[in-house]
Amino acid sequence: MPELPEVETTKRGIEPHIVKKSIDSIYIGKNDLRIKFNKNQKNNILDTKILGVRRRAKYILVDFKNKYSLLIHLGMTGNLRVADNLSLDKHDHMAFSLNSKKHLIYNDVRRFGLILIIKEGEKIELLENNGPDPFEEAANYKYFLGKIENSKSTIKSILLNNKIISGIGNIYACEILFASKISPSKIGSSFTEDECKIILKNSKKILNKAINAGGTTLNDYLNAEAKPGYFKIHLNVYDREGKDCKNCGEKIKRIVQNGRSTFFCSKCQLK
DNA sequence: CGAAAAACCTGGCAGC
DNA sequence: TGCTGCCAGGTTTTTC
Repeated sequence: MPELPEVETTKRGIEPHIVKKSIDSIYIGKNDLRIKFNKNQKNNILDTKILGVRRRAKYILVDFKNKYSLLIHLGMTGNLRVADNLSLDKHDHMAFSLNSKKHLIYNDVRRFGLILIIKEGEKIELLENNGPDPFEEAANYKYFLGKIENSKSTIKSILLNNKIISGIGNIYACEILFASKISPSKIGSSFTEDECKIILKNSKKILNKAINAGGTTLNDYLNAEAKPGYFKIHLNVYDREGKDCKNCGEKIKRIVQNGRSTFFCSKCQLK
């Protein structure tokens, strides 16, 4: 589920409930997530003030006063919620009980996500594998062109490659290409400066729009049922196979690239 | 070496 | 009702 906007919305949603609080206890259920949570480390973050919450690529970092951090990734189906009581559902794998008497609960059906405890200064390869997200200054057209000018990969595959630009997933990759009127099969080495600029501009525009749409769900975040990573925004092509293109009326097509579905309009996305 | 495919895991849904 | 196969918003590991 979670691409950059959903992760950012989740980060903003939990932030006011956990900053300046501390964790009294941790419930650990099925801890064999993408990387196993090490139970022996949990004492490192108990009873320590939470100073802030950050997002890096699709990761959330919760920073503690003693220089430890919780590193959280939501994988494909993960979500975090703040609840008033500790009543756990199926697939609630971890729960952090706060000194405010509230609980931060991690649910993940497929367990592709992860939660780790890391220490400041520690080299974390998971994070270093990620390039800048589209909002970062480093993700400018010169950087992007340099990364793709010798690439034989399709632009769809390039947008999904977090080592180049992080934060974009399958839904927004499709939407960004539609907004840019660029074919998902266009090869990296064929891109011009202007086309790189268009891709980056639309990446920011579409991700921003999605974050703003997600922001409206923050009010009822406290509701245990609220799963802010799951909002639906207005989509032009994703999951619209066979439906009319909202721009030209042509039927939206679905193809498979690198094992992932790509939705696009063959008339609007000719380049 | 880069690029594509397979792997991790569970559940929903269409079709028979 | 149940079985089968396919699909799912991510990322790493393996294979070509």
